[in-house]
Amino acid sequence: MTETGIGTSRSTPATLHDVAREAGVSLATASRSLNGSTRKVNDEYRKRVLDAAARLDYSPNLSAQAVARGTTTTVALLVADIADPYFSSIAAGVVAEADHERLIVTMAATERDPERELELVRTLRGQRPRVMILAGSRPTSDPTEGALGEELAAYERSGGRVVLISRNEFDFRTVIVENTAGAEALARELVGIGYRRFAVITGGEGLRTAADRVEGFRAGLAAAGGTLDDEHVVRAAFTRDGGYDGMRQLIESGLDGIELVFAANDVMAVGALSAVRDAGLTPGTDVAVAGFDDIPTVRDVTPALTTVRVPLEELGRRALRLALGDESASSEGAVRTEVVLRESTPGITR
Amino acid sequence: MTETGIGTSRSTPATLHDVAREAGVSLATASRSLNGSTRKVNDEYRKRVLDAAARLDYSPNLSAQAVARGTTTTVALLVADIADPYFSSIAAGVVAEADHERLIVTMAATERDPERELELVRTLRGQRPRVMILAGSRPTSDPTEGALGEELAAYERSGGRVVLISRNEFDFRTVIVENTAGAEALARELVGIGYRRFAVITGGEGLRTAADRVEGFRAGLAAAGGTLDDEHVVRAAFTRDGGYDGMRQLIESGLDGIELVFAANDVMAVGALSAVRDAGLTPGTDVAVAGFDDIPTVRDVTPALTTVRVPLEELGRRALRLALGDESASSEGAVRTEVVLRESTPGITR
DNA sequence: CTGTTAGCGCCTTCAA
DNA sequence: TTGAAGGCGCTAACAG
Repeated sequence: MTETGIGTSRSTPATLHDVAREAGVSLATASRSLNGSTRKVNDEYRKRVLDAAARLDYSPNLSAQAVARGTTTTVALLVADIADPYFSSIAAGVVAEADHERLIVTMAATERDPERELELVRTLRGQRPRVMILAGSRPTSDPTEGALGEELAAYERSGGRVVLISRNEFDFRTVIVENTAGAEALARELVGIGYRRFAVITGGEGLRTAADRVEGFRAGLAAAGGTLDDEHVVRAAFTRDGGYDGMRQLIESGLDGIELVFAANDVMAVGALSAVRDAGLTPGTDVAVAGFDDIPTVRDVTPALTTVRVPLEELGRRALRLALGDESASSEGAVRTEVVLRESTPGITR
Repeated sequence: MTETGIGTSRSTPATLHDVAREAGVSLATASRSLNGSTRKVNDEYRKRVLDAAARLDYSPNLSAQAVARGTTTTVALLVADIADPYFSSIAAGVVAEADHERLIVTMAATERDPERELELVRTLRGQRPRVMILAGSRPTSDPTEGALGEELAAYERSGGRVVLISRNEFDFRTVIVENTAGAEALARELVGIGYRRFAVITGGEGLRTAADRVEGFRAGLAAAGGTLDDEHVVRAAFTRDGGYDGMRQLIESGLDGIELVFAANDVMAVGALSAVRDAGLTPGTDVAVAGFDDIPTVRDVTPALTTVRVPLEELGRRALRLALGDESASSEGAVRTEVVLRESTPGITR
């Protein structure tokens, strides 16, 4: 009954030992035929081992391999919020590239809580991942800032590779996104099509990505001749609801002649569009809206959203390649962005 | 120079052995103070160990623990496409619940390729995850169907727990979604507000989820008095672009008196809305559209989409709880859905 | 309560 | 080429 090895109800996975015995060879030979880098096994033996493995439904224990080899095939990915299209697109890129390299991805969500992030990094470190990728910036002035840096540094000292995506807080390898330049280009184009009076909805205090985008936008306006009063810069959560609230605030303040509202990311911009509509106004016509990222959904909202395209999946891919020491990934410089004008900013004829 | 243990540039992580030596205690004591379940360590020793660990920046090697304990703290999650809001929402739920249970999630994407899925299950099995969660159904008639089932069965025999989300192909624990009932209720309500002539955009041949929804919709129409001709059921990819193409086909065929198009999921429905608009028609007015899932973005498209709400994050949470043997999760029955009428189906007065 | 000592499953010298 | 044996980092009896 236990003879066949198929469908038996053993409750513990077959071990390499079992396979070796079943094949009538030594543990070493079994190991070599199943994994060994340089093939140096008699074909006859090899076949016997492979057969035995199939018969016993053998699956190599990755943990054991990791312990023995002193290295894993794991990549750790930390994002703020998995359901956010910005992060899920990045994650898709990381996973795709990891799969390509036959690596396994473990994923965790910080939920934008710095302490949580630190805790997660600590836990994930235990996995001895080859690479650790962090996406989603945290407040610049944060008490746990130093601790995180220390933790990551320690991880690197012990052989790991840290890669940050679009956050320039630390001194680690980073996939840099042209946040400032992209926003500046957007501002110029918007002024170019007639807009003059702007407002901005940005993220919480000190969010680097948001700050860079706003700064770039400001610079662009300054150069091209648009105006952005300080009281027209509102802070809100870096989420869809944050964008909604921010826009509602602006509208409640009377809009004050504002022609276009720039939200620091698309998720917020989409929320802003809905706020405009819920206020009985027509987005695009009564007030124009622009975002940043070009997440998939923005071409399906109405009016389609003007934004700055960031190749999100590519960001994820690049992050992993960078961590793995891919020459090209590091030499490519900042990730290019591109202004995409759509119907949410139809332009103004003056 | 190496004395302090801080910031030294050793290239290999501190081991429990190092900590024990540094603290002047035995390996076992170190292990017990750092991890041991039942606290049975002299406070003095305990403190010394903790200090030493901190000084050496010790991080327990999870692989080694897994080997020694014979069990991991890993959960494996397989989805079709991480960037798809349906799956990323589910993933967010799984990750949240896993975090709650102090479990680590490894994630992979099948990209809707059955062979890939099989391959991934094989690889992931090597991790000896406590749980394996599969979301996203595959074609019902698939050559690798049997192999997948065998692989999963083998995994369960060796102590793992498989949970399927909304796919009733196999005989494993499953988080069942009221796909049929939900679609049926939707159909009834739509007929209730005046619609009579329907069309459907569904997924590829044999996709279970899609098939169930269409079937339910049909049943609802039959009961309430709506009509759905076979030539008005179009198949397309289960994606945004699929929905777009499907709707375009319908429009090109002249719409033929169709008043409302039901897309088998929201992502497709959103694409369909854009197709309507691109054809110069007004969704909601010229042709109504309804979807299924209630992904976050559908309340921000215009007109806001009528759909059947599925608590996606909850699906992920339930899946994990079910796998972990949570009583309540298994006794709760199918996950409830709820029809949500919005502006994309304003109703018809006859 | 603490330390000693086998393993856990696998890899990898080292001889044969 | 093959096999025997030690070791990877950690846990869990088992004595003391």
